[in-house]
Amino acid sequence: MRFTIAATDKHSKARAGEVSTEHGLIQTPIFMPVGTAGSVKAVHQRELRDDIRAEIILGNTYHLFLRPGLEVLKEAGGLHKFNGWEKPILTDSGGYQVFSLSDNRKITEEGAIFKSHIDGSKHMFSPESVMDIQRTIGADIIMAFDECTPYPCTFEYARNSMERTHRWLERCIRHFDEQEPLYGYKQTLFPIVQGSTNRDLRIQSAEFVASQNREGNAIGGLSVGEPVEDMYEMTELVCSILPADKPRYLMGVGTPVNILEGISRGIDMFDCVMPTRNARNGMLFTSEGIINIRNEKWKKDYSPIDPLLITFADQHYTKAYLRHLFIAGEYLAGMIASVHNLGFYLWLVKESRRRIIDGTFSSWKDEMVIKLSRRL
RNA sequence: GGGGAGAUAGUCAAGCGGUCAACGACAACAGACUGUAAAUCUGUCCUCUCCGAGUUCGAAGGUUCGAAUCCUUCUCUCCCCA
Repeated sequence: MRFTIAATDKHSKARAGEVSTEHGLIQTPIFMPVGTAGSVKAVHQRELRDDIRAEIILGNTYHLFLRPGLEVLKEAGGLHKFNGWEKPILTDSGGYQVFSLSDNRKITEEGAIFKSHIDGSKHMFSPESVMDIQRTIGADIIMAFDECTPYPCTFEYARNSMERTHRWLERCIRHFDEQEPLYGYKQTLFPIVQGSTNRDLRIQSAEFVASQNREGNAIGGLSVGEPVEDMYEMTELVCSILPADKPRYLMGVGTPVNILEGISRGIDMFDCVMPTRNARNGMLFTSEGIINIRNEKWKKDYSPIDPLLITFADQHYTKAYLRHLFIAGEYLAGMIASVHNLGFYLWLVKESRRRIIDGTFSSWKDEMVIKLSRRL
């Protein structure tokens, strides 16, 4: 993997760059649609590639390990071959599931023991096994096994959790560097900064992560319920420590506004389930603001979903029709809304990139933050 | 014409003397969702409202301390036989 910076913004920490992988280039800042179980829910690969213009998507270690399982993934020749996505893939390590499945898991120094949400069976994830699984999935960028620290938590908890994540990171790196890729192309491992909302811990974690000297770095443990100001403060702080010549990935973020704020603080990569999950629940992110398309007020609104007409969904369907599909419980509703939302997210980061390069990012961003916060 | 069954809030549908403003489902309306246990979940849903109050269970009378629930008459609907 290589990272080059094409331009930096004069009035903020924003930068435009390019990540090159053996599955192709990623222009940053970028938003990565989440495809947990090997599928960006409700969206075809063709729409993802040609309409939404996604450059990289996510998969999840925990979900893919449980289903379809490593045997299938390996026989298929890795996730790219299995799901037909030929561009880069990033896999999350299951660290988020340590957080989100907290009732069904136990953390030990060795790793985490999960009770499968599918059949209740028990599985042990260790830093080493998670590296092996991600080798088998074959993602271009794989994530260290961490604990996404819950919020709120005590200082003690945050420190212990962070320190264990650091020890796990060293094991991840050692094990990863000892193994060869399975499918003939290189993979790279990103470490993850933790430390909750505590400045000292975040500094300590960012310095530790930076010292590992990997090809890219991630910030985890944010957007888990803390006030957005805290999220921005931690992002800014950590970005000031992580090396500038490597991509910075803010995990799990966020709303369109969160993304613009992240970009202006020096973040290059984002992922979030929000554009897809919320789409399936009737929430549309548009260039004019946020819409709950199920609301009665759209019943007779025959205008396009978004005046920017970014995707096929925007060009061919009206708000009234999409509302009808949602009210009627039609599958198409979630599909159209997902294409729109992802198309809008990708437009947002590409437009940010364009403006970082031509020098108009900051003023544009300020206007957009106001617009995008609106509830229509 | 004869015999039988039934009428409950937007719809379907429980209730069959007090704990009923009335189970439940659906519809409708609104909200939540941030490295996906989510095409999920939550709330409202007779009227006015903060607690609470006021009108309801086809209609009108009646019995009772008390009725959606019992009685009488009427209106309407459905089924069977002529």
